[in-house]
Formats: sequence, structure tokens, C-alpha cells
Amino acid sequence: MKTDSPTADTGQACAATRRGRPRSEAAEQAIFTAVEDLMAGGTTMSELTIEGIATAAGVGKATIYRRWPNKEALLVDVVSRLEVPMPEPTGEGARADLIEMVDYMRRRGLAKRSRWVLKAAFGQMHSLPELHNAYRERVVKPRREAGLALIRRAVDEGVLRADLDPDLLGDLLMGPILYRSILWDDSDLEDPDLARAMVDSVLQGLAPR
Amino acid sequence: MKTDSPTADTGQACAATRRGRPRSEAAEQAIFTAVEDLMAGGTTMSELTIEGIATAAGVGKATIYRRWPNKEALLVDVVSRLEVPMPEPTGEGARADLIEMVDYMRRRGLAKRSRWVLKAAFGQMHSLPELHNAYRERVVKPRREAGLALIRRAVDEGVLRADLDPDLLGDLLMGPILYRSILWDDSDLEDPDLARAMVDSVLQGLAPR
Amino acid sequence: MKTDSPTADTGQACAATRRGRPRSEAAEQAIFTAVEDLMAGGTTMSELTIEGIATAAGVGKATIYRRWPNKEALLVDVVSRLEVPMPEPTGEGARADLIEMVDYMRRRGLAKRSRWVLKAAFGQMHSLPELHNAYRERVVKPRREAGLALIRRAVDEGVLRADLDPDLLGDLLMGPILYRSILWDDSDLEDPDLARAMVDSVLQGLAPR
Amino acid sequence: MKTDSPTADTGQACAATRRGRPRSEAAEQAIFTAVEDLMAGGTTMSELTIEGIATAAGVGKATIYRRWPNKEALLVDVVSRLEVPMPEPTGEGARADLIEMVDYMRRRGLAKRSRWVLKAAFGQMHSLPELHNAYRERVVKPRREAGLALIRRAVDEGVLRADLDPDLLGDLLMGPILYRSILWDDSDLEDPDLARAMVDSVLQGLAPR
DNA sequence: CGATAACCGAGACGGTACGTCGAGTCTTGGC
DNA sequence: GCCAAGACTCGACGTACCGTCTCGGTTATCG
Repeated sequence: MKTDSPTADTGQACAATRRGRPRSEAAEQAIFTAVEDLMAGGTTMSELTIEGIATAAGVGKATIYRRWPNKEALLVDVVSRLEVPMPEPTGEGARADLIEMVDYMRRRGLAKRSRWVLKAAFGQMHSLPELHNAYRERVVKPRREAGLALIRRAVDEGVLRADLDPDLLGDLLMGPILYRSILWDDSDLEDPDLARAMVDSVLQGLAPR
Repeated sequence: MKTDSPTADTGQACAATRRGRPRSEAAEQAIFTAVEDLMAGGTTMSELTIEGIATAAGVGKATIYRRWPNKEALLVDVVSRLEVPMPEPTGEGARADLIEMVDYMRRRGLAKRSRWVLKAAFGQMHSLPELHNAYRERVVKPRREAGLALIRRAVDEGVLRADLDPDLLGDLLMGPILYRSILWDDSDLEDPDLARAMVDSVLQGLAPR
Repeated sequence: MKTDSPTADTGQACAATRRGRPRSEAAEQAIFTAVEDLMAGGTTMSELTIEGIATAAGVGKATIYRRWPNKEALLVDVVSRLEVPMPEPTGEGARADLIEMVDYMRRRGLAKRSRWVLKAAFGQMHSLPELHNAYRERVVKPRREAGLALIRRAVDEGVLRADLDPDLLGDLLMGPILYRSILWDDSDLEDPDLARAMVDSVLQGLAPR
Repeated sequence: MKTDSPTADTGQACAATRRGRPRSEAAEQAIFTAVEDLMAGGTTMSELTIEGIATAAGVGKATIYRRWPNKEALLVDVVSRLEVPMPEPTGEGARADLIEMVDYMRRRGLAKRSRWVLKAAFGQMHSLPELHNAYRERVVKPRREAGLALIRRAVDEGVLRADLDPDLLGDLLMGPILYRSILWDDSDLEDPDLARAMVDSVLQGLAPR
């Protein structure tokens, strides 16, 4: 996934030379690392304070507020950093690719840091609509589009029915795993065969033949 | 859903009659109304403070804390109150019941107050683990169990395959609609035929015959 | 000197009964004590922070801000508390009373706490004109009027010339000692005979006979 | 008063010629002008920040810190610059010189900028001990010594008694006018005859003949 | 009927974190 | 090496809520 730097929204790439001391890359890194460490250490969302982050990062509070207007904005960037690229098509056919995609979601939901982010940060989004949109634009949408590309290929290969809306197909395939990732426990994602079972089940249909 | 009164945790079922002035039913109503009004008025979750609720309800803070140990507990009750009862089986067979159940989820996701709850309150849950657990226990679980009962009946009627885990069947049927409810726009839920399309699609299977 | 409580300016003596928990007298005392202790401990004015006072007093910052709008207002009250009543007339005649008054000023300028207050707090006043006025009204003016009464009595007794403005007489008698108190070192005030020398010198005149 | 350049404390009198670009005289002027403008514009002492000065002067903060080690040092120089030279002896005798000196103090207390300095800056001195000491050393002391010289001459001329401590004589003559300058309103200084009245009163004595 | 006990609104209490501001230092590119 | 600009760490500011604790006063039941 391609993500802009946190200052992307200020569009500072002006023709005139930038003046003054440039922002410290090290400080930025320290902030990200501090947040991820705190998260990994079991800190819940409401315990995650800017003051705590600043202290853990060895950074002044102003250095954080210079980059992000509030806690949520910082988290969106943390989230973006943690998202890993989706798997490339395996070349073994569309069904295998669909399973791989679903299994990627399952593994991502299991990964400790990623799961914390997926749950906690995502949860805050409805309080800050513009951040919700930013997250959807930068994280959800690219993935959804990759999924749709995959689905269209599967339709071409005859693995998926052509008479259904691709959006619907996507939700039917991805919804269950994401639902489990967000709402339920990790234990519900541990079965390594889960992705195959899900994909095959919806492919074949839940009704008896 | 049937929910205990907020005083449930104080173990009021003592043999001896309670002495002193009883708690004011009016105050309780005022609190609930205030929270719902604030929510409807666009107050985001993080702006929803106990002090604000007390002021809006014309109630002392202690009157709130006398009933709920903390903000999370109050929110669980508010959320529970907003949940509407699930539809009774229609008697037209398991397939119709499944569609009805999915469509109920769709409509619930569209309802203004319910949506606020589903999104905002649910979103905060991972920040507030107790709220998350309480919500799962009191809201999600009963519904899930109703769903599982429905699914078992559908298996008995031969509408669903008997060789799949009922939990998996449930997630495959409910996951897509909940995924859309939580993550996407309301517009994705507007199609009145959506529930039927989803259920029939997964019943028949996404693979061409 | 008669001093109102710090909340005097809110005029809370309303007919309607005051509601809510009353302000803690103990907290107020703790705040005053903390400031005086810090001052006595050599803390300079710019090192004297509200946070430090709150910590030293074992009190929340809000408890201070509830009583005084800012640091300077708090100091005016601290100053008022520290001011001690002026000496009563000795009954030995106007000249002795004048010397006693000047010597009182000298001793006051020597007293550790009082001096700190006289210097540091007084120094801040020109930044906050209304506080300057309050201080003048509540501390300086009563003293000045006591001095003028004394002077008028001295005129009646024939100790002071009747052809001079009483204000001028007051400043000529009190100015030198206050000038030394404010601007110079403590060492300039140590001579126990200083007051007598000053009064007698200006009474007799500085010109040779 | 003659004041060293602000760089005095950096010991610039090195034998080897200074290398690199010399300090900008214009920047220095801009800084002084900015401070005086801000003062004249009603800025109180505690609102007078280095950042504000730098911005108003169109100068970098480092340019200020390169010249003065801290805010207090800058203020000492600003204060020194504002002090105007004392009057030369008039040649009309010691009494006239004493009156002229006291009247100079009176006029200085009335002058707008000088008064700002005398009151506001002086007021802060006890908060900022270094500033206090520097001010005493560079402003008060020379003036006091000039006053003492004058007094010694007056003693020689037989205008002042020889049996009194010159320091005491100085404080008795200057104290009243300085006391009025610092503590009271400008209106108390407006009488153009005030200096003469004060000097003559203390010369003749306050006791009736 | 009076005492007792738990309730009520109001608001102060000690804390914690907020987001801002300024101090004094450091680091850019440019003169 | 100086300059303007603006980043840096640090620490205090004054505000807002948290959850608790008095206040004076109001219903209830119990004795």
C-alpha cells in the first residue's frame, strides 16, 4: 500500500525552498515506535494518552501536535504503517487466489499489532467522520479494489457466477472473515483451514444438492 | 431483548424490604432520554461526558453513579434499550426466516438511532473492554443464539447442508450484512431485495452450476 | 487590618441558601501555608508556579483556580494575610508615635516573609493594574490614613509644622524608610536607631542652624 | 549614562580579528525598537516574550540569544538605554542643585517610557534577582553616587548639616520623591513646585521653629 | 407520628490529560 | 560566522472530566 507521509495534507511541496529547520525524521520514527510498543504492551485505547506517547518516545508533546491535530489522526497513520501488502496472485487459479486472500485477512486478524489496530483504531473512526473517510480511502478501498479485480478474474475463469453483482460477491466472500476479525475472539480465526472452508462453502452453496 | 434493570448489580433482591427513599424512576428516564437526545443531536462518543449527561438530564452526577459504576456500564444499558426485538419466525419456512433475519439486520443498520449505536458505541468497544464484553454477552450472544436455532431448524428442514459447522453457516449468512452495516455507508443497505439476494446467493453457491 | 475572604468579590452572601458542597476551609488554609512556605524557602517569584503550590498544598489545581483567577490575585490575598496591624499610639506623645510608626515599617521590611511579599508581590502589580489598585485600596491606603491621622495629631501637638500639606509631611517622613525597604538591602535597615535618626533629622531639618 | 554595548559580556576584545560575518547593527536596533514599541503599546511585563520581540523586530530568536544570555539581560539593556542623563550642576549653589536633582527624578517619573521602566521593569526585579542586581549596579548606584557627591558638596557649602551620615541625608532627600514615583499615581508628581517644597521642607525641618 | 435511612440537585474535592505557549537550544539554506 | 526561519525538549498554563465527597433538603418505611 502506498501511504503519504503524515504531512501529506499540508502539501508542502512548494516551489520556494522550505525554510527553517526541517522536521526530524527520527522524532517521527520514535513516535510511531512508541505507539506500537504501547499497543503491543496491552495499553487500551483510552489509556493511550498523548502525554504517555510523548514520554515513551522521548519527544515533546508539541512535536506530536505539530504533525497531527489529535490522537485519532495519529492513529490513522499508525494504522496505515502497520498494514502490510496483500499477497500476489499465486498463479494457481482464481479459487486458490480467493482462498489466499481470505486467509490473508484471517492471518492479519490474528497478528497481534495489526489486530489491535484493526479493532481499536477502527473503533474510533465514527467519532471523527473525516478520519473514517481517510481510513476508508487509504486502507479499505485499495484492498476492496484488489478483491474486486480478483473477483472479476474469477468470473472470467468461470469460478464465480457471472449473474451476480461483483460488489455482492466480494461482500459474500470477505464479509464473514472480516466479521469474525472485528467482532469475535482470536480463537475464531485459529483454524488454518478456515479460509478454504469458507470459500468452498459459499462457492458450492449452503443448500444441499 | 429483555434486560435487567440497571440496579441489577446491586443485588436488590434482599428479603428485608428496602428502607429509605426509593430511587426515582423519573431520574432514570431522564438520564436515558438525555443520552439518546445527545446522541441524536450529533454528539460523538468521545464528547459524551457524564457531566454533560447529568446537566442535560437535570440530574446530579451522583444519581448516575448510584446506578452505574462507570460510563461504560451506562452505555451498555443505553445500547441495550435501543436494540429492538428480533422478528418472530414467519412460519413460511426456514428460507423465509433466514431472509427475514438478514433483512432485520439490514433495517436495523438503517435505523437512525440503532445505527448510531451499532457504529459509534460498537466502535468504542475495543477501547473499553468491559463494554465490549458486556455488549457481546447481552446483545450479540442472544442474537447469535437465535440465529443458530434458526440455522439448526433450516438444517432439519433440508434448506441448509448438514455437513457444515453451524457457527460457520451463521457467519457465512450474517457476516456479509453486518460487514456492510459496520464498515460502509448506509447507501449500501438501501436495496430492499438485498437480504433475499444474499441469502439465495450463498444458498445456491457462488460457483456456476 | 480588616481583610475580606478571597471570595469577597463574588458577594456570595445572597439571601437564597447556598447550594452544593461548600468550599473547604482546610484547602484554603493549605494553599496559603504552601505559598508562605515556598516563599520562606527562597522560591523566587518566577519559580512560584500554580502547579508547585497545588502540589505543596496537596490540592488540585482547580481548587486554586476556583478561588483566584490567576497567580497575582492569589498573591494579593497572601500579602493581605501577612500584613500585621500597625502599632497603637504609645501615649508618649506625637514624636514617639512617629518614630514608632517608622520603626514598625523598618521592622516589617526586615521580617523575612513580609519582606518577600512586600518586594516580590508588589513588583508584579504594575502588570495587573486592577490588582495594583486592590492592593493600594486594601493595604496601602489604610496604612496611609493611619499615618495621616498621626500626622494631624502631631500638628495639633505642635510637633509638626502646620503650614505644610499633610500628604507631603507623610511622604517626607515615610518615604525614606519605604524607599530603603523596597529598593535596598536588608543591611540598610538593621540599625535599631534608624527610625529615630530619620524622624529627628527631618523634624530638626537637614540644614545647619 | 554610558552603557557598554550588549556584547560586552562576550569579551569581544580579542586581539585576532573576528572572522565571519559581523553582527548586524540593524538587527540590534530593531530589537531595541521592538521592545520599546511593545512597551509603549501597553504590553505588560509578563506579556513581553522573546518570541514576540523577535517577531516584532523581524529577527530570529537566536539573534537575540546571541547577544543576551536571557530575557533579564536584554531588559537590563533596554532599561539602561531609556535612562536619560542626570542634570549637570547648575552652578547656582548646592541647594539649587539638590532641587534640580529631585525635580529630575520627578520629571523622570512622569515621562511615559521612563515611567514604564521605573514601574514595570523595576517591579519585576525581585522576581528576577539578576536583573535586580544588574539594575542596581548599572543604574541606581551611579545615580546614588552622583547624589552623594552633590550632598558632600552641599555639606562643604554649609547647606547641609555635617553631623549626619551622607547616606542618610541622601535617602531623606530622595526617598520621598522616589516613593511617590513608584507607589503612587502620576498625579502625585504633577506639581512643578514639588521638588522645591520637598527640599526646602526637609532642609528647614518639619518641626515648627 | 417521629425517627431513620436512602434518595435528590448542586457543586467542591484530588487527580489526570488535554491542547497551547513560551524558554532556551539546535539545524536548515542562504548571505 | 552571521542571518531568518522554524524545528527541538521541557515545563507551566488554564480547562475539562473523572469518580468521590459533602452540603441542605426530600420522600419513603419502620417503630
